[in-house]
Amino acid sequence: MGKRGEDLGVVAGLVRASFLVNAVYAESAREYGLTVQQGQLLCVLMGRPYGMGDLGATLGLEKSSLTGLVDRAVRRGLVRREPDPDDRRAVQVVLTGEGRDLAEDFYAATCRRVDELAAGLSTPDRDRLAGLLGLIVSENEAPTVFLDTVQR
Amino acid sequence: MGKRGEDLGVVAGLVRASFLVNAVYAESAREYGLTVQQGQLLCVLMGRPYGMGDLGATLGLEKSSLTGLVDRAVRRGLVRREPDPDDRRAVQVVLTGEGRDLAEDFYAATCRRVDELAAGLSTPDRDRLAGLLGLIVSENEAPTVFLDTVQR
DNA sequence: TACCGGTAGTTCGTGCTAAGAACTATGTAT
DNA sequence: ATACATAGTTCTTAGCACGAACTACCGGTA
Repeated sequence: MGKRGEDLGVVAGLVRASFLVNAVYAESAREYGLTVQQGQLLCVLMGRPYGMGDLGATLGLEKSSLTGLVDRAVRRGLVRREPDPDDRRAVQVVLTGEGRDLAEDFYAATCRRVDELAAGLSTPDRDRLAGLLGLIVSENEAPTVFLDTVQR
Repeated sequence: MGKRGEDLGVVAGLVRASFLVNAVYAESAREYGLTVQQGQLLCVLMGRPYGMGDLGATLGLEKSSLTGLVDRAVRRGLVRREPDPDDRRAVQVVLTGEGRDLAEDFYAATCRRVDELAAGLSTPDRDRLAGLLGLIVSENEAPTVFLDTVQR
């Protein structure tokens, strides 16, 4: 734990790196006229449609918070609520065409920016970092808030 | 870039790990009756007092956003605005005693929780991860939003 | 001294975020 | 048929973030 010079512990490293990622994410969202939360919503929905419940669990939001987020995304034409054929109470939130296009652009821009954060690392270091973060992500069952590769 | 199985690229790893850290940070803040932003404010001020300008630069906020954040922190008795002796326009934002106590508790709890995220890693892996994140943090000049070691 | 452009912060108005509690409508088990 | 659970929405309250306009003060210069 005792560190000298520029060295950081894992904890401070994780927190500060997150801060960087958040900033980059916010900048990217802003570039596309989105809020961070809207950007996250789009990225999640790029994978597949979600019901409100699953969506809340994935994003870590209460259902009451989600209604408004989805409302605003609907108002902007990014997302649609479709009735669930198997359950008349439930709803599937789906990207519209416009929403998908924007999501893909935003996703790509964000990837580029986050990638630049790691620009100073050598290729083997990048691989090592990816492996270690992958461990953390899977051990803690991080939800799929950001796809690894874009699949259409 | 082509990945198989559970492997993640650096980008997705960074984004999802950040999501985990954010969640943990939020949970920790909530435990202490703070918002995430208030928690961040306290953590920054643990290091030293800041003027509004520097504080905004460090937190990545516009000055107009900061006024309210500091106002609410003042209202909760966590923080004080002190006149800058050298510049009568300027203000120094300082932790109150209560604010410092809460900051330290919150900081410790957050450290514990973030540390648990990395609990699955071996000691050498933790060191490697710390080193790689440290590189990213210093290459991108991440502001001191989270101290490495607590200094009083 | 008087003026002037720049800087430090605040105020105000708008829209977004997040939560809990209360509610509607539908599903499910007994 | 009753009763409980689940999926979402509504409403209220508090906080967050921004830009534009504003006040007060600083520094330099005529």
